Amino acid sequence: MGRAPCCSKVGLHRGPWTSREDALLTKYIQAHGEGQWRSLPKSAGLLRCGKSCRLRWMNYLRPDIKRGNITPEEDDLIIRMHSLLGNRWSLIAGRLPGRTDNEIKNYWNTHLIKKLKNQEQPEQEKKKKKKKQKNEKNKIKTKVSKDSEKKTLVYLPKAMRVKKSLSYVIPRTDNTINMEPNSVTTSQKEEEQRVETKEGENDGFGLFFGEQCHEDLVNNNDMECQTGFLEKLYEEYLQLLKNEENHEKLLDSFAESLLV
DNA sequence: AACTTGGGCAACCGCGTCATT
DNA sequence: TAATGACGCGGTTGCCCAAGT
Repeated sequence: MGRAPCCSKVGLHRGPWTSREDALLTKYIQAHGEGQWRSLPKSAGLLRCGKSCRLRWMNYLRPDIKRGNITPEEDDLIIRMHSLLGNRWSLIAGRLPGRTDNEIKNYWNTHLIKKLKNQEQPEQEKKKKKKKQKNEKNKIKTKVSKDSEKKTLVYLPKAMRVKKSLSYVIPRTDNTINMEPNSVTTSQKEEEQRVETKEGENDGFGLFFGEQCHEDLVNNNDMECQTGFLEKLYEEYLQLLKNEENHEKLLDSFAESLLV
């Protein structure tokens, strides 16, 4: 696929933005709205590539961006969402009004990874003790069972792109995306069909995420769907964790119902 | 006070997806 | 149907600054 060079273009500014550039970009977007990123820099009088402008606006200049530290509630939400969705930062950000995907990604990489590692530490020590005891019992055997090396399985769905149609299923809570009811595209229709066919095999998860939520959204009535969404999401996740036998299998289908 | 180190974050890069021609 | 262009996303880089020595 052809791809035009972007930031590598000669003569374009790179690196940190100046306050003047910020002002130009903000002024332009306030007057003309978002979009047309490719042609925006020229129109706005900026010597930046469109991509850079978009990033600056989305991650820094947007008026609805929340400044300040991540609250414990947000922190908890990020962890829970990440355990479900993996590194789909834009999806996670969609559930945190005013937070950007970049911010959450950075927060995860700098704070939460460490936090989770620290939490894991005592568990690992327990495991080590158990392992030691087991090894002593099996001293006679020279070959150590591979099972003792197994780590706890944590479901981390492979990071994948989210189709636009999914933003219907898991709506953003901020006001930056304005989905119009009559803008249902072919892919959205496909999504509806897909959801219908999956309902039966997902132990009800397809029903909630596909039918109920989706219907609310199509009817432009997504507030109800949004308010209970995470609570239900989390409850169902916990249910899955309780059901150890089918836990992995169910999680897979659960994740699929969210993501495919 | 000078230097080093490491954390935090803004910005860049490359690629996948989608819409248009 | 294939080619192209624009957009959006996640991974990575590199700069700045505070803390430590």
